[in-house]
Amino acid sequence: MQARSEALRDQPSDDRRTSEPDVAPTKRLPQAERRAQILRTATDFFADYGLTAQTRRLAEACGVSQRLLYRYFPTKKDLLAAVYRQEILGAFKMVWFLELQDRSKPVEERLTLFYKDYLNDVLNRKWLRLFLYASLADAEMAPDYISSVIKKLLVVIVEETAAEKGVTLPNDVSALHEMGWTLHGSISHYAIRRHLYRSSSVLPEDKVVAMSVRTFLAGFQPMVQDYIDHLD
Amino acid sequence: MQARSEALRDQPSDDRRTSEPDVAPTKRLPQAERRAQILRTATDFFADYGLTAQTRRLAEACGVSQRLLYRYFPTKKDLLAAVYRQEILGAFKMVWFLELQDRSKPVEERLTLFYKDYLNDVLNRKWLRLFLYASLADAEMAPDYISSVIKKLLVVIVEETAAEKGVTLPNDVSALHEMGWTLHGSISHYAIRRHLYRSSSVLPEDKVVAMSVRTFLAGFQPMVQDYIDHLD
DNA sequence: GCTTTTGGTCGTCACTTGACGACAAAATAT
DNA sequence: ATATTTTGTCGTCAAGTGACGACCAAAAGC
Repeated sequence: MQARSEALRDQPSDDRRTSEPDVAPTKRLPQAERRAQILRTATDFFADYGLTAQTRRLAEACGVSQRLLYRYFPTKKDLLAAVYRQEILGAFKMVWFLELQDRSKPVEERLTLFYKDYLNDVLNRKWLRLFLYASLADAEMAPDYISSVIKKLLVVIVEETAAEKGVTLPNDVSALHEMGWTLHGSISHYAIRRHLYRSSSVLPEDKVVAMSVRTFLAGFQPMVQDYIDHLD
Repeated sequence: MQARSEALRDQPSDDRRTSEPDVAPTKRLPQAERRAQILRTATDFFADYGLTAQTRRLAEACGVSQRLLYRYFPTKKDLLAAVYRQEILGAFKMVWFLELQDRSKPVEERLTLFYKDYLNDVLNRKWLRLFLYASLADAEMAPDYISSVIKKLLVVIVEETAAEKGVTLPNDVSALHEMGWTLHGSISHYAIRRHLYRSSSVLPEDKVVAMSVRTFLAGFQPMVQDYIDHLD
Protein backbone atom coordinates (compact mmCIF):
# COMPACT_ATOMS: atom_id res chain seq x y z
CA MET A 1 0.00 0.00 0.00
CA GLN A 2 2.47 2.57 1.18
CA ALA A 3 5.11 0.82 -0.89
CA ARG A 4 4.36 2.65 -4.10
CA SER A 5 4.58 6.18 -2.80
CA GLU A 6 7.60 5.24 -0.69
CA ALA A 7 9.39 3.95 -3.74
CA LEU A 8 8.75 7.17 -5.59
CA ARG A 9 9.66 9.41 -2.73
CA ASP A 10 12.87 7.69 -1.79
CA GLN A 11 14.49 8.13 -5.12
CA PRO A 12 17.61 10.29 -4.94
CA SER A 13 17.24 13.69 -6.54
CA ASP A 14 19.55 12.94 -9.46
CA ASP A 15 16.55 11.39 -11.23
CA ARG A 16 14.11 13.91 -12.66
CA ARG A 17 11.25 11.36 -12.69
CA THR A 18 10.77 9.33 -15.82
CA SER A 19 7.20 8.26 -15.06
CA GLU A 20 5.29 11.51 -14.99
CA PRO A 21 3.36 12.58 -11.92
CA ASP A 22 -0.23 13.71 -11.30
CA VAL A 23 0.01 10.91 -8.83
CA ALA A 24 2.91 11.26 -6.42
CA PRO A 25 5.12 14.12 -7.54
CA THR A 26 7.55 13.27 -4.80
CA LYS A 27 6.88 16.11 -2.42
CA ARG A 28 6.13 19.60 -1.26
CA LEU A 29 3.79 21.49 -3.51
CA PRO A 30 2.44 24.94 -2.75
CA GLN A 31 -0.95 24.89 -1.15
CA ALA A 32 -3.04 25.75 -4.21
CA GLU A 33 -1.36 23.18 -6.42
CA ARG A 34 -1.58 20.37 -3.94
CA ARG A 35 -5.20 21.11 -3.31
CA ALA A 36 -5.89 21.14 -7.02
CA GLN A 37 -4.03 17.90 -7.53
CA ILE A 38 -5.96 16.20 -4.76
CA LEU A 39 -9.22 17.44 -6.21
CA ARG A 40 -8.29 16.23 -9.66
CA THR A 41 -7.26 12.80 -8.44
CA ALA A 42 -10.29 12.59 -6.18
CA THR A 43 -12.56 13.23 -9.11
CA ASP A 44 -11.28 10.25 -11.06
CA PHE A 45 -11.10 8.19 -7.94
CA PHE A 46 -14.65 8.74 -6.74
CA ALA A 47 -15.98 8.47 -10.27
CA ASP A 48 -14.42 5.03 -10.46
CA TYR A 49 -15.05 3.62 -7.03
CA GLY A 50 -18.05 5.55 -5.78
CA LEU A 51 -18.57 8.12 -3.08
CA THR A 52 -18.14 5.48 -0.39
CA ALA A 53 -14.57 4.71 -1.45
CA GLN A 54 -12.01 5.17 1.30
CA THR A 55 -9.77 8.09 2.01
CA ARG A 56 -6.76 5.84 2.47
CA ARG A 57 -6.96 4.59 -1.08
CA LEU A 58 -7.54 8.06 -2.39
CA ALA A 59 -4.43 9.22 -0.56
CA GLU A 60 -2.54 6.38 -2.12
CA ALA A 61 -3.80 7.38 -5.55
CA CYS A 62 -2.66 10.94 -4.84
CA GLY A 63 0.72 9.71 -3.69
CA VAL A 64 0.43 11.40 -0.32
CA SER A 65 -0.35 10.31 3.19
CA GLN A 66 -3.95 9.95 4.23
CA ARG A 67 -3.47 12.54 6.90
CA LEU A 68 -2.63 15.20 4.36
CA LEU A 69 -6.09 15.08 2.85
CA TYR A 70 -7.42 16.37 6.13
CA ARG A 71 -5.21 19.42 5.98
CA TYR A 72 -6.95 20.55 2.81
CA PHE A 73 -10.43 19.25 3.50
CA PRO A 74 -11.76 19.12 7.06
CA THR A 75 -13.88 16.04 6.41
CA LYS A 76 -14.50 13.55 3.66
CA LYS A 77 -17.87 15.13 3.12
CA ASP A 78 -16.24 18.49 2.44
CA LEU A 79 -13.91 16.88 -0.05
CA LEU A 80 -16.84 15.28 -1.83
CA ALA A 81 -18.69 18.57 -1.87
CA ALA A 82 -15.66 20.28 -3.40
CA VAL A 83 -15.37 17.62 -6.08
CA TYR A 84 -19.04 17.94 -6.78
CA ARG A 85 -18.96 21.71 -7.04
CA GLN A 86 -15.95 21.81 -9.29
CA GLU A 87 -16.58 18.86 -11.56
CA ILE A 88 -20.33 18.58 -11.71
CA LEU A 89 -21.56 22.12 -11.43
CA GLY A 90 -18.51 23.56 -13.13
CA ALA A 91 -19.03 21.67 -16.35
CA PHE A 92 -21.84 23.78 -17.73
CA LYS A 93 -20.86 26.62 -20.01
CA MET A 94 -22.84 29.76 -20.42
CA VAL A 95 -21.76 30.15 -24.03
CA TRP A 96 -23.94 27.24 -24.95
CA PHE A 97 -27.04 29.21 -24.14
CA LEU A 98 -25.92 32.06 -26.33
CA GLU A 99 -24.94 29.87 -29.24
CA LEU A 100 -28.23 28.02 -29.08
CA GLN A 101 -30.03 31.32 -29.48
CA ASP A 102 -27.98 32.53 -32.44
CA ARG A 103 -30.68 32.55 -35.09
CA SER A 104 -28.30 33.17 -37.95
CA LYS A 105 -27.81 29.42 -38.03
CA PRO A 106 -30.52 26.80 -38.53
CA VAL A 107 -31.72 25.08 -35.39
CA GLU A 108 -30.57 21.70 -36.59
CA GLU A 109 -26.99 22.91 -36.85
CA ARG A 110 -27.15 24.66 -33.49
CA LEU A 111 -28.50 21.59 -31.76
CA THR A 112 -26.04 19.26 -33.41
CA LEU A 113 -23.06 21.41 -32.51
CA PHE A 114 -24.28 21.95 -28.98
CA TYR A 115 -24.81 18.29 -28.23
CA LYS A 116 -21.46 17.38 -29.69
CA ASP A 117 -19.86 19.72 -27.17
CA TYR A 118 -22.18 18.68 -24.40
CA LEU A 119 -21.38 15.01 -24.86
CA ASN A 120 -17.69 15.74 -24.66
CA ASP A 121 -17.61 18.25 -21.83
CA VAL A 122 -20.45 17.07 -19.65
CA LEU A 123 -21.81 13.67 -20.51
CA ASN A 124 -18.45 11.93 -20.35
CA ARG A 125 -17.70 8.93 -18.21
CA LYS A 126 -16.34 10.84 -15.26
CA TRP A 127 -19.11 13.40 -15.03
CA LEU A 128 -21.85 10.86 -15.55
CA ARG A 129 -20.65 8.45 -12.93
CA LEU A 130 -20.13 11.19 -10.37
CA PHE A 131 -23.51 12.64 -11.11
CA LEU A 132 -25.25 9.30 -10.78
CA TYR A 133 -23.38 8.38 -7.63
CA ALA A 134 -24.32 11.73 -6.16
CA SER A 135 -27.93 11.43 -7.24
CA LEU A 136 -28.24 7.97 -5.79
CA ALA A 137 -26.49 8.75 -2.55
CA ASP A 138 -27.82 12.10 -1.62
CA ALA A 139 -31.17 13.31 -2.80
CA GLU A 140 -30.42 16.99 -2.67
CA MET A 141 -26.90 16.91 -4.07
CA ALA A 142 -27.68 16.50 -7.72
CA PRO A 143 -31.09 17.73 -8.70
CA ASP A 144 -31.38 21.30 -7.43
CA TYR A 145 -28.92 23.42 -9.30
CA ILE A 146 -28.63 21.09 -12.24
CA SER A 147 -32.31 20.84 -12.82
CA SER A 148 -32.63 24.60 -12.84
CA VAL A 149 -29.86 24.87 -15.40
CA ILE A 150 -31.19 22.05 -17.51
CA LYS A 151 -34.70 23.37 -17.40
CA LYS A 152 -33.55 26.67 -18.84
CA LEU A 153 -31.74 24.76 -21.52
CA LEU A 154 -34.84 22.76 -22.38
CA VAL A 155 -36.96 25.87 -22.72
CA VAL A 156 -34.41 27.48 -25.00
CA ILE A 157 -34.23 24.41 -27.20
CA VAL A 158 -37.96 24.09 -27.53
CA GLU A 159 -38.53 27.79 -28.09
CA GLU A 160 -35.84 28.03 -30.75
CA THR A 161 -37.23 25.02 -32.54
CA ALA A 162 -40.74 26.40 -32.39
CA ALA A 163 -39.60 29.79 -33.65
CA GLU A 164 -37.92 28.30 -36.67
CA LYS A 165 -40.83 26.05 -37.45
CA GLY A 166 -43.43 28.76 -36.83
CA VAL A 167 -45.17 26.67 -34.23
CA THR A 168 -47.13 28.23 -31.38
CA LEU A 169 -46.26 26.72 -28.03
CA PRO A 170 -48.59 26.13 -25.09
CA ASN A 171 -48.19 28.39 -22.09
CA ASP A 172 -47.45 25.63 -19.62
CA VAL A 173 -43.71 25.67 -18.98
CA SER A 174 -43.59 22.11 -17.72
CA ALA A 175 -45.01 21.00 -21.04
CA LEU A 176 -42.07 22.69 -22.72
CA HIS A 177 -39.73 20.89 -20.35
CA GLU A 178 -41.27 17.57 -21.17
CA MET A 179 -40.92 18.24 -24.88
CA GLY A 180 -37.30 19.24 -24.46
CA TRP A 181 -36.60 16.14 -22.44
CA THR A 182 -37.57 14.05 -25.44
CA LEU A 183 -34.38 15.16 -27.12
CA HIS A 184 -32.21 15.77 -24.11
CA GLY A 185 -33.19 12.48 -22.52
CA SER A 186 -32.44 10.59 -25.67
CA ILE A 187 -28.91 11.91 -25.79
CA SER A 188 -28.33 11.70 -22.04
CA HIS A 189 -29.44 8.12 -22.14
CA TYR A 190 -27.11 7.44 -25.01
CA ALA A 191 -24.28 8.66 -22.80
CA ILE A 192 -25.50 6.52 -19.93
CA ARG A 193 -25.58 3.33 -21.90
CA ARG A 194 -22.25 4.13 -23.46
CA HIS A 195 -20.37 4.98 -20.30
CA LEU A 196 -22.29 2.99 -17.75
CA TYR A 197 -23.68 -0.06 -19.45
CA ARG A 198 -20.68 -0.16 -21.74
CA SER A 199 -23.01 -1.06 -24.51
CA SER A 200 -20.81 -0.73 -27.54
CA SER A 201 -22.49 1.58 -29.98
CA VAL A 202 -21.20 0.82 -33.43
CA LEU A 203 -22.39 4.18 -34.63
CA PRO A 204 -20.06 7.10 -34.00
CA GLU A 205 -21.18 9.78 -31.58
CA ASP A 206 -21.79 12.36 -34.28
CA LYS A 207 -24.23 10.14 -36.10
CA VAL A 208 -26.17 9.39 -32.96
CA VAL A 209 -26.50 13.07 -32.21
CA ALA A 210 -27.56 13.83 -35.77
CA MET A 211 -30.13 11.06 -35.66
CA SER A 212 -31.58 12.15 -32.35
CA VAL A 213 -31.78 15.77 -33.40
CA ARG A 214 -33.51 14.95 -36.68
CA THR A 215 -35.93 12.60 -35.02
CA PHE A 216 -36.75 15.37 -32.60
CA LEU A 217 -37.18 17.97 -35.32
CA ALA A 218 -39.24 15.69 -37.50
CA GLY A 219 -41.57 14.84 -34.66
CA PHE A 220 -41.74 18.30 -33.20
CA GLN A 221 -44.85 19.63 -34.86
CA PRO A 222 -46.99 16.55 -34.17
CA MET A 223 -45.68 16.52 -30.60
CA VAL A 224 -46.80 20.07 -29.93
CA GLN A 225 -50.10 19.52 -31.67
CA ASP A 226 -50.56 16.33 -29.72
CA TYR A 227 -50.02 18.05 -26.45
CA ILE A 228 -52.50 20.81 -27.31
CA ASP A 229 -55.08 18.25 -28.41
CA HIS A 230 -54.75 16.10 -25.35
CA LEU A 231 -54.90 18.99 -22.97
CA ASP A 232 -57.73 18.61 -20.49
CA MET B 1 -30.42 -0.56 17.05
CA GLN B 2 -31.57 -3.84 18.53
CA ALA B 3 -34.21 -1.91 20.43
CA ARG B 4 -36.86 -1.98 17.73
CA SER B 5 -36.83 -5.69 17.04
CA GLU B 6 -36.60 -6.40 20.75
CA ALA B 7 -39.67 -4.33 21.42
CA LEU B 8 -41.60 -6.25 18.82
CA ARG B 9 -40.37 -9.62 19.87
CA ASP B 10 -40.94 -9.18 23.58
CA GLN B 11 -44.61 -8.45 23.32
CA PRO B 12 -46.75 -11.07 25.06
CA SER B 13 -48.72 -13.26 22.70
CA ASP B 14 -52.10 -11.77 23.60
CA ASP B 15 -51.44 -9.03 21.05
CA ARG B 16 -51.85 -10.12 17.43
CA ARG B 17 -49.65 -7.30 16.13
CA THR B 18 -51.36 -4.06 15.21
CA SER B 19 -48.55 -2.77 13.04
CA GLU B 20 -48.32 -5.32 10.27
CA PRO B 21 -45.08 -7.20 9.59
CA ASP B 22 -42.93 -7.73 6.53
CA VAL B 23 -40.40 -6.39 8.92
CA ALA B 24 -40.17 -8.37 12.12
CA PRO B 25 -42.93 -10.97 12.24
CA THR B 26 -41.89 -11.91 15.73
CA LYS B 27 -40.20 -15.22 15.08
CA ARG B 28 -39.64 -18.58 13.52
CA LEU B 29 -40.61 -18.77 9.89
CA PRO B 30 -40.06 -21.80 7.70
CA GLN B 31 -36.88 -21.60 5.70
CA ALA B 32 -38.40 -20.61 2.37
CA GLU B 33 -40.51 -17.85 3.83
CA ARG B 34 -37.75 -16.31 5.88
CA ARG B 35 -35.45 -16.37 2.92
CA ALA B 36 -38.07 -14.71 0.78
CA GLN B 37 -38.75 -12.09 3.42
CA ILE B 38 -35.08 -11.27 3.74
CA LEU B 39 -34.76 -10.99 -0.01
CA ARG B 40 -37.77 -8.71 -0.21
CA THR B 41 -36.54 -6.46 2.56
CA ALA B 42 -33.03 -6.48 1.17
CA THR B 43 -34.31 -5.29 -2.17
CA ASP B 44 -35.89 -2.18 -0.71
CA PHE B 45 -32.98 -1.70 1.62
CA PHE B 46 -30.21 -1.83 -0.96
CA ALA B 47 -32.29 0.18 -3.40
CA ASP B 48 -32.50 2.91 -0.79
CA TYR B 49 -29.05 2.89 0.73
CA GLY B 50 -26.87 1.40 -1.96
CA LEU B 51 -24.98 -1.84 -2.31
CA THR B 52 -22.45 -0.75 0.27
CA ALA B 53 -25.06 -0.49 3.02
CA GLN B 54 -24.34 -2.63 6.06
CA THR B 55 -25.65 -6.02 6.94
CA ARG B 56 -26.40 -4.96 10.50
CA ARG B 57 -28.86 -2.35 9.35
CA LEU B 58 -30.40 -4.72 6.88
CA ALA B 59 -30.89 -7.25 9.65
CA GLU B 60 -32.51 -4.54 11.70
CA ALA B 61 -34.84 -3.71 8.82
CA CYS B 62 -35.71 -7.39 8.54
CA GLY B 63 -36.35 -7.59 12.25
CA VAL B 64 -33.86 -10.40 12.75
CA SER B 65 -30.33 -10.71 14.07
CA GLN B 66 -27.46 -9.96 11.76
CA ARG B 67 -26.17 -13.47 12.22
CA LEU B 68 -29.30 -14.94 10.69
CA LEU B 69 -28.59 -13.40 7.32
CA TYR B 70 -25.52 -15.57 7.11
CA ARG B 71 -27.55 -18.71 7.54
CA TYR B 72 -29.41 -17.99 4.33
CA PHE B 73 -26.67 -16.30 2.36
CA PRO B 74 -23.03 -17.33 2.84
CA THR B 75 -21.70 -13.85 2.15
CA LYS B 76 -23.01 -10.37 1.53
CA LYS B 77 -21.99 -10.76 -2.06
CA ASP B 78 -24.19 -13.81 -2.43
CA LEU B 79 -27.10 -11.91 -0.95
CA LEU B 80 -26.58 -9.08 -3.40
CA ALA B 81 -26.38 -11.52 -6.26
CA ALA B 82 -29.65 -13.11 -5.18
CA VAL B 83 -31.36 -9.74 -4.97
CA TYR B 84 -30.02 -8.85 -8.36
CA ARG B 85 -31.14 -12.06 -9.97
CA GLN B 86 -34.61 -11.96 -8.53
CA GLU B 87 -35.42 -8.27 -8.76
CA ILE B 88 -33.47 -7.06 -11.74
CA LEU B 89 -33.40 -10.00 -14.09
CA GLY B 90 -36.77 -11.30 -12.94
CA ALA B 91 -38.65 -8.17 -13.92
CA PHE B 92 -38.75 -8.78 -17.65
CA LYS B 93 -41.81 -10.53 -18.98
CA MET B 94 -41.81 -12.64 -22.07
CA VAL B 95 -45.42 -11.75 -22.85
CA TRP B 96 -44.32 -8.29 -23.78
CA PHE B 97 -42.46 -9.61 -26.78
CA LEU B 98 -45.52 -11.48 -27.96
CA GLU B 99 -47.88 -8.56 -27.46
CA LEU B 100 -45.54 -6.23 -29.29
CA GLN B 101 -45.68 -8.52 -32.30
CA ASP B 102 -49.46 -8.84 -32.37
CA ARG B 103 -50.14 -7.11 -35.67
CA SER B 104 -53.90 -7.05 -35.18
CA LYS B 105 -53.34 -3.82 -33.26
CA PRO B 106 -51.66 -0.67 -34.56
CA VAL B 107 -48.06 -0.18 -33.49
CA GLU B 108 -48.87 3.00 -31.66
CA GLU B 109 -51.27 1.19 -29.38
CA ARG B 110 -48.88 -1.71 -28.85
CA LEU B 111 -46.03 0.59 -27.93
CA THR B 112 -48.15 2.73 -25.67
CA LEU B 113 -49.52 -0.25 -23.78
CA PHE B 114 -46.14 -1.88 -23.53
CA TYR B 115 -44.38 1.14 -22.12
CA LYS B 116 -47.14 1.74 -19.63
CA ASP B 117 -46.51 -1.76 -18.27
CA TYR B 118 -42.78 -1.42 -18.56
CA LEU B 119 -42.70 1.78 -16.58
CA ASN B 120 -44.69 0.18 -13.81
CA ASP B 121 -43.04 -3.22 -13.63
CA VAL B 122 -39.45 -2.41 -14.53
CA LEU B 123 -38.63 1.25 -14.55
CA ASN B 124 -39.90 1.91 -11.06
CA ARG B 125 -37.89 3.48 -8.31
CA LYS B 126 -36.70 0.24 -6.77
CA TRP B 127 -35.61 -1.44 -9.98
CA LEU B 128 -33.95 1.66 -11.35
CA ARG B 129 -31.91 2.41 -8.28
CA LEU B 130 -30.77 -1.17 -7.93
CA PHE B 131 -29.87 -1.36 -11.58
CA LEU B 132 -27.88 1.87 -11.45
CA TYR B 133 -26.12 0.92 -8.23
CA ALA B 134 -25.22 -2.40 -9.76
CA SER B 135 -24.07 -0.84 -13.02
CA LEU B 136 -21.90 1.67 -11.24
CA ALA B 137 -20.42 -0.76 -8.77
CA ASP B 138 -19.72 -3.78 -10.87
CA ALA B 139 -19.18 -3.58 -14.57
CA GLU B 140 -20.33 -7.06 -15.41
CA MET B 141 -23.34 -7.20 -13.12
CA ALA B 142 -25.78 -5.16 -15.13
CA PRO B 143 -25.04 -5.04 -18.81
CA ASP B 144 -24.70 -8.60 -20.00
CA TYR B 145 -28.04 -10.26 -19.67
CA ILE B 146 -30.04 -7.05 -19.70
CA SER B 147 -28.48 -5.72 -22.81
CA SER B 148 -29.19 -8.94 -24.64
CA VAL B 149 -32.83 -8.79 -23.58
CA ILE B 150 -33.15 -5.11 -24.36
CA LYS B 151 -31.51 -5.47 -27.71
CA LYS B 152 -34.07 -8.05 -28.76
CA LEU B 153 -36.75 -5.69 -27.61
CA LEU B 154 -35.31 -2.83 -29.64
CA VAL B 155 -35.18 -4.91 -32.80
CA VAL B 156 -38.78 -5.98 -32.35
CA ILE B 157 -39.94 -2.42 -31.83
CA VAL B 158 -38.12 -1.10 -34.86
CA GLU B 159 -39.15 -3.98 -37.09
CA GLU B 160 -42.78 -3.72 -36.13
CA THR B 161 -42.79 -0.01 -36.75
CA ALA B 162 -41.08 -0.43 -40.10
CA ALA B 163 -43.53 -3.14 -41.10
CA GLU B 164 -46.53 -0.99 -40.39
CA LYS B 165 -45.05 2.01 -42.13
CA GLY B 166 -43.83 0.01 -45.10
CA VAL B 167 -40.27 1.15 -44.54
CA THR B 168 -37.29 -0.92 -45.60
CA LEU B 169 -34.67 -1.21 -42.90
CA PRO B 170 -30.91 -1.35 -43.29
CA ASN B 171 -29.23 -4.70 -42.66
CA ASP B 172 -26.97 -3.50 -39.88
CA VAL B 173 -28.49 -4.69 -36.61
CA SER B 174 -26.69 -2.11 -34.49
CA ALA B 175 -28.34 0.58 -36.56
CA LEU B 176 -31.68 -0.89 -35.57
CA HIS B 177 -30.59 -0.86 -31.94
CA GLU B 178 -29.65 2.76 -32.17
CA MET B 179 -33.00 3.62 -33.70
CA GLY B 180 -34.83 1.71 -31.02
CA TRP B 181 -32.83 3.42 -28.31
CA THR B 182 -34.24 6.73 -29.49
CA LEU B 183 -37.59 5.71 -28.07
CA HIS B 184 -36.44 3.40 -25.32
CA GLY B 185 -33.85 5.86 -24.09
CA SER B 186 -36.37 8.64 -24.00
CA ILE B 187 -38.67 6.68 -21.74
CA SER B 188 -35.90 5.17 -19.64
CA HIS B 189 -34.54 8.62 -19.09
CA TYR B 190 -37.96 9.86 -18.11
CA ALA B 191 -37.97 7.19 -15.41
CA ILE B 192 -34.50 8.17 -14.32
CA ARG B 193 -35.28 11.82 -13.86
CA ARG B 194 -38.52 10.97 -12.16
CA HIS B 195 -37.17 8.45 -9.69
CA LEU B 196 -33.61 9.60 -9.36
CA TYR B 197 -33.50 13.30 -9.92
CA ARG B 198 -36.96 13.62 -8.40
CA SER B 199 -37.74 16.13 -11.07
CA SER B 200 -41.46 16.57 -10.69
CA SER B 201 -43.07 15.95 -14.00
CA VAL B 202 -46.38 17.75 -14.09
CA LEU B 203 -47.52 15.60 -16.95
CA PRO B 204 -48.95 12.20 -16.00
CA GLU B 205 -47.03 9.14 -17.03
CA ASP B 206 -49.50 8.14 -19.71
CA LYS B 207 -49.12 11.42 -21.52
CA VAL B 208 -45.36 11.24 -21.46
CA VAL B 209 -45.45 7.77 -22.95
CA ALA B 210 -47.93 8.84 -25.59
CA MET B 211 -45.81 11.85 -26.47
CA SER B 212 -42.60 9.86 -26.73
CA VAL B 213 -44.22 7.17 -28.84
CA ARG B 214 -45.74 9.67 -31.25
CA THR B 215 -42.52 11.61 -31.54
CA PHE B 216 -40.79 8.37 -32.35
CA LEU B 217 -43.38 7.33 -34.91
CA ALA B 218 -43.51 10.73 -36.53
CA GLY B 219 -39.74 10.85 -36.88
CA PHE B 220 -39.31 7.25 -37.86
CA GLN B 221 -39.28 7.53 -41.61
CA PRO B 222 -36.82 10.44 -41.75
CA MET B 223 -34.65 8.68 -39.21
CA VAL B 224 -34.33 5.54 -41.32
CA GLN B 225 -33.82 7.56 -44.47
CA ASP B 226 -31.25 9.64 -42.72
CA TYR B 227 -29.30 6.64 -41.62
CA ILE B 228 -29.31 5.18 -45.12
CA ASP B 229 -28.19 8.49 -46.61
CA HIS B 230 -25.38 9.01 -44.19
CA LEU B 231 -24.10 5.49 -44.50
CA ASP B 232 -20.49 5.40 -45.63
C1' DG C 1 -42.42 -37.65 27.64
C1' DC C 2 -37.77 -37.41 25.25
C1' DT C 3 -34.73 -36.66 21.33
C1' DT C 4 -33.60 -34.56 17.02
C1' DT C 5 -33.89 -31.10 13.90
C1' DT C 6 -34.03 -26.49 12.71
C1' DG C 7 -34.72 -21.42 13.06
C1' DG C 8 -32.77 -17.96 15.79
C1' DT C 9 -29.56 -14.95 19.01
C1' DC C 10 -25.22 -13.49 21.55
C1' DG C 11 -20.87 -12.26 21.66
C1' DT C 12 -16.65 -11.75 19.47
C1' DC C 13 -12.61 -11.66 16.17
C1' DA C 14 -9.99 -9.37 12.77
C1' DC C 15 -9.86 -5.85 9.76
C1' DT C 16 -11.57 -1.30 8.00
C1' DT C 17 -12.16 3.45 8.19
C1' DG C 18 -12.78 8.55 9.30
C1' DA C 19 -10.40 11.56 11.99
C1' DC C 20 -6.63 13.76 14.44
C1' DG C 21 -2.52 14.92 17.82
C1' DA C 22 2.30 15.00 17.66
C1' DC C 23 6.17 15.40 15.28
C1' DA C 24 9.67 15.92 11.17
C1' DA C 25 11.63 18.36 7.42
C1' DA C 26 11.66 21.51 3.45
C1' DA C 27 11.18 26.51 2.23
C1' DT C 28 11.50 31.01 3.45
C1' DA C 29 12.67 34.92 6.03
C1' DT C 30 16.03 37.37 8.89
C1' DA D 1 23.45 30.06 10.03
C1' DT D 2 19.12 30.38 12.67
C1' DA D 3 14.20 31.01 13.45
C1' DT D 4 9.65 30.60 11.53
C1' DT D 5 6.34 29.12 8.62
C1' DT D 6 4.57 25.69 5.73
C1' DT D 7 4.06 21.07 3.92
C1' DG D 8 4.10 16.59 4.95
C1' DT D 9 4.23 11.76 7.70
C1' DC D 10 3.59 8.45 11.69
C1' DG D 11 0.95 6.33 14.70
C1' DT D 12 -3.23 5.73 16.89
C1' DC D 13 -8.11 6.03 18.61
C1' DA D 14 -12.92 4.95 18.41
C1' DA D 15 -16.51 3.40 15.87
C1' DG D 16 -17.87 0.55 12.48
C1' DT D 17 -18.14 -3.96 9.62
C1' DG D 18 -18.20 -8.76 7.48
C1' DA D 19 -18.05 -13.07 9.20
C1' DC D 20 -18.65 -16.89 12.36
C1' DG D 21 -18.39 -20.32 16.60
C1' DA D 22 -21.10 -21.38 20.42
C1' DC D 23 -25.22 -21.58 22.22
C1' DC D 24 -30.54 -21.49 22.89
C1' DA D 25 -35.33 -22.66 22.15
C1' DA D 26 -39.36 -23.79 19.33
C1' DA D 27 -41.22 -27.45 16.45
C1' DA D 28 -41.35 -31.99 14.79
C1' DG D 29 -40.52 -36.91 15.02
C1' DC D 30 -41.10 -41.09 17.83
